Amino acid sequence: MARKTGSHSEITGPRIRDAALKLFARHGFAAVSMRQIAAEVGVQAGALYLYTPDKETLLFDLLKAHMDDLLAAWDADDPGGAPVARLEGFVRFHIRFNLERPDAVFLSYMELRNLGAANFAAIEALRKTYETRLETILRDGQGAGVFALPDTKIATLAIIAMLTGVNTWYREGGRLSRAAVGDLYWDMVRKSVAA
Amino acid sequence: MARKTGSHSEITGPRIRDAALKLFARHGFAAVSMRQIAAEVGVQAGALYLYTPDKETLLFDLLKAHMDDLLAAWDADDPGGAPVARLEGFVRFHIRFNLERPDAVFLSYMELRNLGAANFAAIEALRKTYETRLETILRDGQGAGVFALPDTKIATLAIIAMLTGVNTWYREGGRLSRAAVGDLYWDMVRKSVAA
DNA sequence: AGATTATCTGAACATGCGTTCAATACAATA
DNA sequence: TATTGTATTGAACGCATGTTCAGATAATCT
Repeated sequence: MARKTGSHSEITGPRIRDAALKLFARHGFAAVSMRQIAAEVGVQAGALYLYTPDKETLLFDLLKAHMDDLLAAWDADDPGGAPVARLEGFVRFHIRFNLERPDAVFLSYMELRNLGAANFAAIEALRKTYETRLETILRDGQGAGVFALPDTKIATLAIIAMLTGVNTWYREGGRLSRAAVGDLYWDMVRKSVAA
Repeated sequence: MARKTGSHSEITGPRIRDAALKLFARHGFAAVSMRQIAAEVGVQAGALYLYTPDKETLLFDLLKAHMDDLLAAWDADDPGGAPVARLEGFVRFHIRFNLERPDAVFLSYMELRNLGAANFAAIEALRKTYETRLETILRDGQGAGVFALPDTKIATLAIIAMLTGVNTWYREGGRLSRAAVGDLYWDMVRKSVAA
């Protein structure tokens, strides 16, 4: 036995990344073996090496793709305009985007330590870029006198931590709709930065 | 060779827990071997089994001890009194306590997935108990009309996420002292719940 | 001093790991 | 239909894993 009927790299490639994302998020990078990923896809472990040079690169590619998605999605979603409206847009965007891909979000702040120095630095830079997007909004609002922030950098980190926390408790079909969650968090954020 | 001079369970026991805590936090539970922990202590792997029945229990004991510490420390620190003062006490306590033991904090919200169902439930119950401490303060303040919270439960989770986020960026000897961080976060929390 | 108990070693167990590679079967092209 | 290139298997590599245990030594007790 060798090549399987219907086999195609455009099919197997994504399936491997999907399986790896799901399993890494569920059990942790180190706890998941290449054989488990292969089994999930329905393939032998050796076949994975047609799609990734090694296990760490597989993780890195997932994290990199997630961060690229995040930045591109925000840049497309950014309403611009006045700082208050822009901040509201950011809050609702962040919650919505993160709730749509909980596994990737979980991975990208839990498994950074499994990356080598170079890969780690690359992901960190993207994360910092995203933080800067919010920081700029806060700084603009501070300059315009609509926000009162003793420390813009810390406010940035505090808001992102608060918003990302939604992923730890939100369950589909629970008491609150995604939109309702957006309302609640926007209410708190708006007040916390108010002049 | 067998028993070593100066050997004592009251010495080796804590050293094993310290080494395990440090290594688990640094590299992740699954990525750390019993032999690595033993080497850090200066002992052979077999000796660890005088102190723990297995690896998972070692992790559980660390998480359990941390949560017990947390609850006991807050109960001793709770200033009582008016909701606003109590909330301020909680904010400053949470930041201070967490910054004093970053490894344990990291572990207890990153490695829960490596626990079996029963152990997981035990830790979750303790976490919920801690959340209830804050929720009660918020509910009291809401009742007294000093806080305005559309959803007390969500506000609880949002505040805890925001405060716990400090551990992801704070570095000893950095720009801000711990007290200054407490001031900044109390400012944001105070405003976010204000009536 | 002698007996007992607590502490640790070192080797062993079966199992699983990430990764490589020759062989092979299917898909695409001509 | 023949040929070339792509996708995959399955076995193998050396090494690491969690855990057990008989044997050995140090500390403690009588």
